[in-house]
Amino acid sequence: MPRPRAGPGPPPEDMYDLSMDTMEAQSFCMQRKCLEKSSPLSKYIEAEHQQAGLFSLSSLEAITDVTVDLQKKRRKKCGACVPCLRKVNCGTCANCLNRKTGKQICKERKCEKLKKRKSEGNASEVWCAFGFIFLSLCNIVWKDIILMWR
DNA sequence: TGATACGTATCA
DNA sequence: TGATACGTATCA
Ligand SMILES: [Zn+2]
Ligand SMILES: [Zn+2]
Repeated sequence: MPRPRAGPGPPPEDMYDLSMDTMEAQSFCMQRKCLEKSSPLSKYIEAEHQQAGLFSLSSLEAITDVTVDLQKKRRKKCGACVPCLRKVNCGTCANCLNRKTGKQICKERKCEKLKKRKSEGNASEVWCAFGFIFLSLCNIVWKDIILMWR
């Protein structure tokens, strides 16, 4: 049994600035970052395992192909809405005037789809459930009112 | 809550 | 690589 070689040493202090409130939140944050395969933390762990002669996360992933990739994916503009079709910046909106530090697309060109928050908008099932509950309650109340007037 | 700043995903 | 601009922490 070969002895594992020494690792690359402790991770850099400033690898992550965890400025969240609770320990619980910090723990969750670390778990997430461990699962992001391109995060500095995952890269460090990968390097450590390789240098120590242990298994590689990449090969493990290649074999199992079940790694949950929590890498934050960016949404893309729809390319078809009015703002998307606009070709020139207005030059007068806050984003145009603050392009250097703001790093945002012109407000006149911001895709309608991307204006909505990611979780927002596709909750039709939830609203359907609320509607069902509401109508059920209305039905019960209505029956009670009918009974009272008998 | 909207405005702002900034890290960085994405693409050419 | 540099340019663009999405996502989000932070602030007021
Ligand atoms: Zn503009
Ligand atoms: Zn669009």
